[in-house]
Amino acid sequence: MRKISPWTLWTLNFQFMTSLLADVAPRIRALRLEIKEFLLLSKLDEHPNPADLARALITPKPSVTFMVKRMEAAGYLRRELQPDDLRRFRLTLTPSGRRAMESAREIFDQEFGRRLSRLTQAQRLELMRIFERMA
Amino acid sequence: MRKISPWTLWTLNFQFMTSLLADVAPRIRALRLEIKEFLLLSKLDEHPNPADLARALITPKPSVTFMVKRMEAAGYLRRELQPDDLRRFRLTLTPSGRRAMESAREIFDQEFGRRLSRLTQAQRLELMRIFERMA
DNA sequence: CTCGAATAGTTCCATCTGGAACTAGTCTAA
DNA sequence: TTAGACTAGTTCCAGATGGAACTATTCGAG
Repeated sequence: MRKISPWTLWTLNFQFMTSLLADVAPRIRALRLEIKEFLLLSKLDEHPNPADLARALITPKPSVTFMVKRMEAAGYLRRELQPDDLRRFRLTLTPSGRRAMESAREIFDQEFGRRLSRLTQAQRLELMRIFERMA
Repeated sequence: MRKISPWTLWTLNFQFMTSLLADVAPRIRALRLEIKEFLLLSKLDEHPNPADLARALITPKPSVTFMVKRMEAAGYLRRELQPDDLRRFRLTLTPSGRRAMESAREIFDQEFGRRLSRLTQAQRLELMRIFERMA
């Protein structure tokens, strides 16, 4: 069997993710969201403070501050001081924020689904197993 | 088998790539390379002109111009006008550029290899086929 | 040939990014 | 209690990013 270097695999995966992102970006932008802003919104329920989000998204804190400001200005989230810890802000999606986030997720679902459909059923199963094992 | 939505799968993969990049970045930087600069160098043999690189890396042309300038200043590549098409520059790795690029690739190999260690060789081959098909 | 379209690469510049340092609030150990 | 360490979030700012428009060169239809 042919030897496969991790580097080759990594490159393929990176290529794949990059081209998917490039295809999806204009449609996400039509929702007045940048990709990273969408990712932020999608994690908001699970990670409601900025510092928490920064860790979850592996993103510097100042970038989170900046995105949160823009998302608040866009009316996509609310920001309230957390009474039991005055250093913290608790962020919550507004209804329009949730709608935008869910539309964006559907776009990803579609576009990734379209690519998954090029695989055989067996390959899809294998991919799921592989990700489950690596995650 | 548990049902996994394309979005879930995408998220897992994105998380995985992001955390791998975060782990690898400081070691790449120690070689005086940014991740994207390394990716550029790694494609240079195959795509020797800037415009070509921009397409291969799915990156805007001005960004490529900028990275090429820095890599040339660092002594990692040479830039020569291509005599048969005076619009084009032909880029070539210098020996030190190749050395840096190969060291960086080894770092990726190590780090990604460590994460892939739970997969069988057959699964790795399958994963490669899958990415080739989806990219 | 020749002129309009296409392509390579650059420049311009408004916007984004992220490391470092800062302020303010909380926790901990004596 | 309280000093010191730690954490949340912000500000600052040098540098990166990338869309639009530009110049120079090549291509290609007639």
